[in-house]
Amino acid sequence: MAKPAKNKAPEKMDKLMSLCKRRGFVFLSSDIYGGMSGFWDYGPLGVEVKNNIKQLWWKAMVHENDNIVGLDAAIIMHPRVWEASGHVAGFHDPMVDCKECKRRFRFDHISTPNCPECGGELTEMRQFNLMFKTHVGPVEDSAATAYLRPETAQGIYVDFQNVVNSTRQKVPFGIAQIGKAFRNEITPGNFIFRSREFEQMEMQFFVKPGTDEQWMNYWRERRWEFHQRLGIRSDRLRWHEHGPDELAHYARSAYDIEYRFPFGWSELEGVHNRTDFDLKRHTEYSGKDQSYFDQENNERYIPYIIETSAGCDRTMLEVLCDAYEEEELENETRVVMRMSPLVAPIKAAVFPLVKRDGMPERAQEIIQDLRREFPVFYDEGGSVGRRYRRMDEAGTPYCITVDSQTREDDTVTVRDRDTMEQIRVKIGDLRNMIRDSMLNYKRPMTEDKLESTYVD
RNA sequence: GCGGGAAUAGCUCAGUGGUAGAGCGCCACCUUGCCAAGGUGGAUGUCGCGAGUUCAAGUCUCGUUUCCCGCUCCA
Repeated sequence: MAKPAKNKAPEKMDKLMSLCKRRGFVFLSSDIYGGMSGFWDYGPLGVEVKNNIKQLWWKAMVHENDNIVGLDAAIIMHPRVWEASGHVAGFHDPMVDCKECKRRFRFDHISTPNCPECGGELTEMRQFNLMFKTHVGPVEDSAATAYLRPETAQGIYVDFQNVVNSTRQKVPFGIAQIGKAFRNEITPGNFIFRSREFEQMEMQFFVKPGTDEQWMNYWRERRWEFHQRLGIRSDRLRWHEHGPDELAHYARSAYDIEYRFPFGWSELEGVHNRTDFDLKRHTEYSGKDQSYFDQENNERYIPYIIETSAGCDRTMLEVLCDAYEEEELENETRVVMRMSPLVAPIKAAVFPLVKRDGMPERAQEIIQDLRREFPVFYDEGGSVGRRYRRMDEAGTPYCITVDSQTREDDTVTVRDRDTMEQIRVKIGDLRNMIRDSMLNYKRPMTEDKLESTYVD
């Protein structure tokens, strides 16, 4: 396999992908048939992490704000939605290839009949439609053509009036949604970073025109905090402001939160000021007025929309990349996933030190108690050191071991994933300890030897 | 879609025409008293798929599929 030599970053991705498969975080879709590029399955550990991320997001957006409500719209919507949104027109990219130097260009970006790079002959223009097409009903005629949504946002816009009428929410307020979206990307890649089926966590905040830039600042702060809550190293996060040439047709201003992945700085989520573009377009295309009437001030307007749009799979990759570390011990390399207990798939493991003297039974009692509140894991196989290592790779923050002293004073040892240090804890205090760790986790600032040579 | 690389056990890989391999992992039992690699035994493969050459193909040839990297694209 060709390995770029310029830095060690790809090596880290290879190792992370290998761990994800080995431990059951992420599998390539349809693996036994050779795989499907751009599609991924979340394994037993991965689905736990992903669910944790989604729950934390939902809590931070919907449950912690009186003025944000949830929604779960259908994946397949009326085809006219995508005409209104501009996707049917804008998602078709006419492309040409140069027959000489094999470069590809957007047809509407070149002005010469030949290749702008080498002057070579160009192929005929071809359409690339990045939306997945399907048919509704048994007859495959053009009238029944439908699309899998390429973004979740439109589901929120077209339900704007329904939410206003059913919830008594007043502008400013927001609608949040987590759901799958589909894009027929020309080139998926970088593991789960760019896939063809992915999940978005979006919140569309409706504001009075003129207040939009204030709300932009507000939501930028809130979204930045979210990544801190996930326990991500702040030196690997930054803002990227879209310049005038980067702004989408609908946007007035746009900022992305970027993470320094092993393959470089890349977008995690965007906070964009979409103006009144979307609701105006839906007014025009549906013929139904999408404006908002402010009864207190007796004025009518089309709200501006501040969008926070996060990739769930990208956030997952952020957590995994940030967690993965190799630590040199005396005779071995320890692989440890240092992720926040909030997102860890297993919060604690319980072991009998040895399989006798009633230790397995005692360990079972403890796990039955902890199970009522947390996902936990029991293991009695092999040496206790080996069991610790397995849990390091799964990202389990605590390993609880029953030993002979347990019978005397009802204490166990608790071994910390990050430091490998052990303390003795009363069995009755375990639940409090785990609960507390989820609120107050501090990631140790360690040096990542796999990224120390990274160059931008 | 174009160019390049690759495909052998769960993982990492060796195997240059002659019986399918190693390390790690996994399972069982023993050992183990707090940080992997101790002992004994065990399971696991149509060598991506299809043709061809050959007495004989994991190995050579052609085709094909898939993955990876790069190009292009990401409203």
